[in-house]
Amino acid sequence: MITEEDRFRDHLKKKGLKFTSERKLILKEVFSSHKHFDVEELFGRLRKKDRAISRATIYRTLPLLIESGLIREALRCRDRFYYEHVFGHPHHDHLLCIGCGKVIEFRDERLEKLQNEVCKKYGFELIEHRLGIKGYCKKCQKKISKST
Amino acid sequence: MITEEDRFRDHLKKKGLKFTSERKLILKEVFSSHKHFDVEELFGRLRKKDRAISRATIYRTLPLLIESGLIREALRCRDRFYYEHVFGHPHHDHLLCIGCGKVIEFRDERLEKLQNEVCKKYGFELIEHRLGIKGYCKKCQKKISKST
DNA sequence: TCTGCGGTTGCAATTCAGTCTCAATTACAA
DNA sequence: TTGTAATTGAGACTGAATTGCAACCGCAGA
Repeated sequence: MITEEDRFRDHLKKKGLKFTSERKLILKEVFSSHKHFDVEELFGRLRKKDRAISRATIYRTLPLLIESGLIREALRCRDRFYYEHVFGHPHHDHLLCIGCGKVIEFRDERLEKLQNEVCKKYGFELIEHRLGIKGYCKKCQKKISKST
Repeated sequence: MITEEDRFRDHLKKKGLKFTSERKLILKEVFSSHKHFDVEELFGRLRKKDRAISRATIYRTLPLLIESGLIREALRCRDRFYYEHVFGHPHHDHLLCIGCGKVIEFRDERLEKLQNEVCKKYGFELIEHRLGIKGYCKKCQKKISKST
């Protein structure tokens, strides 16, 4: 079974890059939880460990993880990118609640198919897509209707 | 017939804000072309007119145009927001070419419907959505196959 | 038309995420 | 073990976006 570390090592080797202890720690931390994360949060989590890692290194490592197909930019919200795992987690899209920030993941085969159709129609080669739906979750709808 | 200016004036009035000459010029410039634009470009275009307008004012005005439902952030690319008209232009999604930056707009009713279905399923109230598909346009596919 | 209030402007200073520089360090292949 | 090219962290830097402030001005009421 291939692990995320195998995958990362492979990618680095192919590019003639090194598997350093910093990259290993970042990889480990990224895959220690399945939640969406941003750079600041990751930096904070890493700082708490025995070995702090500089922001610069994190900013340099994330693109490598993306190239390796391990993570991707999932959504943008309040001017920040949030990343999520790709490795071991099937593709999905997001419902993002404007009220409470809650993120609901969903997958709909029909949407995927339709997107492929659209691309075919325009002779476009699909590399990746991102669908973000913003609105209000159930709870926040109730809150709003109460307050008015 | 309601013009974009009417709409903007209305919105400003509702918020107790003024319809200044600067805001008028920005509005006019924004609606002088249907292409996507970013702040720098808009600033450049305005600077060429008789009357230059500061970046700060542009940054302060764009949110007002968005609130008015006249424009929206359409896509983000190379760390910049690109805006597009909403007023007078039916909703659509984007194909963005990674190779040349070309943007193709498309609209697919079935996609819209499916999204509504998904929202219903999760009890989610849809406010807006953004679907961005990244890949390679026809031309760039040819370029790539030639160079390899 | 005139006046005054409060919103608005431009400028320059500031913020802040993200990038870059560079000297010291380290992975790794031979 | 060694040579070398990649990598690191710290802090300087960048550039988009925001803010504080004094001068300015739209506009409703007189």
